[in-house]
Amino acid sequence: MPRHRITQSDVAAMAGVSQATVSFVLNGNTPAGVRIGEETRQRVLDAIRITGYTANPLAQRLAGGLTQILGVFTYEATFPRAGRDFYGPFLVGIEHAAERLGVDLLLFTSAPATGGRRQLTRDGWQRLGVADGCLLLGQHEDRGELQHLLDTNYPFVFIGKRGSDGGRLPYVGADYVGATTRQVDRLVALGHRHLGYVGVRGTDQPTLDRVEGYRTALKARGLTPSFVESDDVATAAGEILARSLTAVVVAPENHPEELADELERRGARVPGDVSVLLLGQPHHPRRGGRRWSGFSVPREEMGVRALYLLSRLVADDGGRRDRETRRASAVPDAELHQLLNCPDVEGATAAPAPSSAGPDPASA
Amino acid sequence: MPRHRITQSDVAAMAGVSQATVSFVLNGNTPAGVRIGEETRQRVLDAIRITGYTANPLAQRLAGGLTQILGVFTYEATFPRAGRDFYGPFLVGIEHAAERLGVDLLLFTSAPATGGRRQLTRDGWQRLGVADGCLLLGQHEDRGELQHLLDTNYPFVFIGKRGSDGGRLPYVGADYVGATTRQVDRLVALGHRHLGYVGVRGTDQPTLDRVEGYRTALKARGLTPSFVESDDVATAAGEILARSLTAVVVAPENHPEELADELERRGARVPGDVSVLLLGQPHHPRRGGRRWSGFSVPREEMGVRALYLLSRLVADDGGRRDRETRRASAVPDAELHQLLNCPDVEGATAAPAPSSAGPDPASA
DNA sequence: TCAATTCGATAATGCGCATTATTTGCAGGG
DNA sequence: CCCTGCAAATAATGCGCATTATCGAATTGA
Repeated sequence: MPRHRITQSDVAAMAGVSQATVSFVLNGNTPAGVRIGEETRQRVLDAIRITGYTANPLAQRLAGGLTQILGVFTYEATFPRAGRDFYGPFLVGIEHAAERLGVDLLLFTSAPATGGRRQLTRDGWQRLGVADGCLLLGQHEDRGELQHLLDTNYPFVFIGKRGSDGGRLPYVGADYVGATTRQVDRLVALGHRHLGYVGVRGTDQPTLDRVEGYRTALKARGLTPSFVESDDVATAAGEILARSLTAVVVAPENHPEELADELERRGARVPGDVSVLLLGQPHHPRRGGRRWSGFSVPREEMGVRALYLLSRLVADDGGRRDRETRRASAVPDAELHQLLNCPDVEGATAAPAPSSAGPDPASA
Repeated sequence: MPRHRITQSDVAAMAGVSQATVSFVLNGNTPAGVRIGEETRQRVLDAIRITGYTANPLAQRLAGGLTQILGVFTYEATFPRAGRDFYGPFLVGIEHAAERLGVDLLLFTSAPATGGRRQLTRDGWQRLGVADGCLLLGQHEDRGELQHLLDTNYPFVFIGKRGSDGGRLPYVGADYVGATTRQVDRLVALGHRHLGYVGVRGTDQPTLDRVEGYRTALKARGLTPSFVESDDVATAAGEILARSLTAVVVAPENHPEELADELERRGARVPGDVSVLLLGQPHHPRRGGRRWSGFSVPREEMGVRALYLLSRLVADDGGRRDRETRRASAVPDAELHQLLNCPDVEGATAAPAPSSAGPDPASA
């Protein structure tokens, strides 16, 4: 038994055939009029079994094949040292899917993080090539980078909705719009008429979607939107009370925990006087902290779906060494853009409106 | 600008030199009497800068170089779908280290999990080759597999102490023996004289070490060990009370939460009547659960150290395409086997012994 | 002036595999 | 008897790079 890794040549020698023959047998297909006799085929298969040969993924890839490696690129540190582990849940799903698909995962941790934000530089881009395709996580969006990806026809899938580029970017996202709309509806059903939205108006997709959901839901109910945009918790709490809001929706990144504390410090009970619905999972769950009402983002499921989609794209596009031939994708458009439902969470921060005569007496 | 990835040949063409020259310039070294003129060198460097060329890691590796990819193999699912995320903290550290080292991480999720336990089969073993070296996490230990690793001189590092193989296996572990000893000392200092060890006697290293620490600490104090080995929480609680133990140490996998609940259900307050020290972090931290006293395993730090060590081993052994030449390792033995300290945790489950006259009146 | 160095750089090779082009052996047809 | 046709397999090539062997020109020494 050779000390070095067993190669096709080793197998070939044992079976008394050429390396090429082994390759053909392995891949099953015989592209150009090449035929392998059944007897020879068996001999090769036996040799493979005996030697325990397995293909070297690198060599395969270099020769135009697939590595069975899928990449994961995060624009922020994958496992943040301090603070909430944002990507963890996604990775749980991703790994689960990877296991079922029989692929390995490559985490692009080498990308230089400039100012806490990873760049998909030309350098990093080259490294992507090791993987057959890549998952992209995070908010950053560099037009140039994306264009490059599209140009080279490299398979990739975003985790998180992507509105830009005319919807040509494949993604698996969460339905923030719908979920936020439902939260407003829950509050209205509880008798609330003065509902606020707390949080700075970022331009990231989740925030845009939350705002849109909030706005349209209020409009549909004939209510007036009320945005509390202060970044400062104290100011925000003051605003809420000053405007006599009986309920607010707030995104996890806008310090809901501190906000609720501040409200109570000012004598407003949560949810007794002010209901607070959380538009996603809390970032920094405290020990013995509040059980938030609101909705949860199915991150794990998103991870699973995203990797499956990526796998399909790879199978569809990959394999062909000639990346130039961009044939019409066989993956239906509906699969290319998936929006997953965010299930409601029954917590302890939502209650009927204080001075209301019960649930929804006569909505306009 | 070519659509395909830029190769050394592209750079060479632009600089008006040969591909080999580019390679030499890139690697800096000129092994065998090869010299590159300063002017030419600059021309090549300029071409590299202009084209944004970066080496293809696969090709490098195939040609005997390094991929700058380090592998992570877990014997169990890396991100368990249900239950506590055991590997998470390690990965936080590993990723952090990877970032600093400028390497990518390859998660071997493709290994078939037979009965919830991943195998490092010949197949999987081949796939390791993509990475320059590999981190091994988990309890499983297959002599054959390990021998293979050693034989091929493939760089690897265990996370978690490894006692077998005459200490030839490089690892970064936690000092369970010392930490457990300290816990016993804490309890003794609180006046406890009847200290039990709760938990089934597994053969895994952490358990062996905990037991050893417990045993030697008691012996040093002239006290009698008392093992409560029942797997059943109710039985264990009964035993503790029947033996009049005033304190127990318990490993996280032995359901400390349920045990404490059961004790209190039987009228024994924790820690009023029975102190319970946890030998590690809780597996399933509950919302509003107990704040355990005991110690914590520095998983993150272990991850960091392990990857650094692996990186050193790779640098030391790697690079040389001739894996046969096993030269004396330049990595000192002290670094090859690291035991990290487990800091004590001040929680709320340790109290002075009930009928004791205070802290440690006259220890034998 | 011509061989002996030294300098500067290139051609050639192999890593392990997929794939294309080509060869070989052998039956049947004219 | 030679040529065509087909089955069966092999030789050859390239992927992108590291490395070894090799080569040409400029410089030196006597």
